[in-house]
Amino acid sequence: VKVSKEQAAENRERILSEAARLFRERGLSGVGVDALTDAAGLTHGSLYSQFGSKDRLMAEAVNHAFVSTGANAGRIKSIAEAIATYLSAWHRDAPGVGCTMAALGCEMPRQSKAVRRSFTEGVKGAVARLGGLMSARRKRQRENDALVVVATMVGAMILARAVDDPKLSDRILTATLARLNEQL
Amino acid sequence: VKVSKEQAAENRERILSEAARLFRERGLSGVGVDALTDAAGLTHGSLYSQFGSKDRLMAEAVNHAFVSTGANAGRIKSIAEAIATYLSAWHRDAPGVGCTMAALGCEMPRQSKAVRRSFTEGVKGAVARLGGLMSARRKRQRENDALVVVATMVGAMILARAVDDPKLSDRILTATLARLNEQL
DNA sequence: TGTACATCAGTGAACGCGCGTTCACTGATGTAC
DNA sequence: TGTACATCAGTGAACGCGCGTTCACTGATGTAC
Repeated sequence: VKVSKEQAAENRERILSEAARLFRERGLSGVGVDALTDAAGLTHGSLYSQFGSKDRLMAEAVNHAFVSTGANAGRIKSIAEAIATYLSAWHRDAPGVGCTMAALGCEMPRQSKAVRRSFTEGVKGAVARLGGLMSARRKRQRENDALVVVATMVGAMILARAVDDPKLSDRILTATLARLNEQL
Repeated sequence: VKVSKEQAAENRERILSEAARLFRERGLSGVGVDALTDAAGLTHGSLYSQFGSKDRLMAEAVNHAFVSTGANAGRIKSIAEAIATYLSAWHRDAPGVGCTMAALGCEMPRQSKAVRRSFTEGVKGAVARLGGLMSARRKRQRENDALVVVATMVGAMILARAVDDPKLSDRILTATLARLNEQL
């Protein structure tokens, strides 16, 4: 059942975007190849035609996740807007379309070189984008400021999602948001 | 091969401390029951005599991990000392004996109630301990300050371990350490 | 103190299941003439 | 434009493997007498 080149490219894109969502929702090791191809309306064999292995798909899906969230974040015009959007209950409750660092960060130390490289590039991109909104005079200082803000927001989001106590979860987000707003 | 009560209690403790280390090194889903009991010099069946299921062991091991790192952290006398110890290359490279939040945070949203409850109690304990070192006048403000510092350190540690670029990893730690020292 | 026996922590074979991957095959695409 | 055929994206059965869990059994512990 060969399909047209356009159809094949479309299938590839659909696998990637479903993978980017599923991996962020359930973790890299929490989603099997059947779940990935089922979500795209295909059978598991097609994954091997398109990507060769689950690991290669993971590397591309991590990149895809960073790119799609980065496209949304690109519209943001100030640091205040960036942190308010990031540290929201909406973002906490929608990991599948949210920050890749907060969703997959803890799994990275145990991933292949290819997957970690995609992730590292994504982190650099996010820091560069936020650095562009910073007010410090020197570029290096803006990057360092962005690095710390990113680390703070990622840590707060991970903890807000992790804890089993809704009040504590909300408090992590609001306290972090208030503190970052004070500083900037 | 029944063993004495003291021996059984010792075996239980050994499984727990090995589990607390292995889970932080390889993740909750990355360690099987055989690996857990092998590390304690027992067979997998003994895990079911002692804990009933892997999930119950996970809940106890998460608590054990928090308690053992909390005992070390209890000796720390100032915020400056706490953040310098936390944001060190040594801590980054020793996840098995390090912060439970940084090691397992991302996996928590998908865990059972029992595991998440252990984790949540651990987070509250860590925040309370750090809050005790804070200088704000009101208790609630000290807790909020501690919450943000914990989130910042956890996020920085997760990213420093995740990225595949040693220079960026070091920079995440040093920039975060410098910024937190400025603020406090 | 010595003997008989119930207890139960730990053993190891076996279970069903889902994992990532392989591979012979299918059949529409798209090219060569 | 029409026909013949090579290509290759996708199918689905099958693979070996490790997972968490069960269970009949072992045999030293620890208690009852």
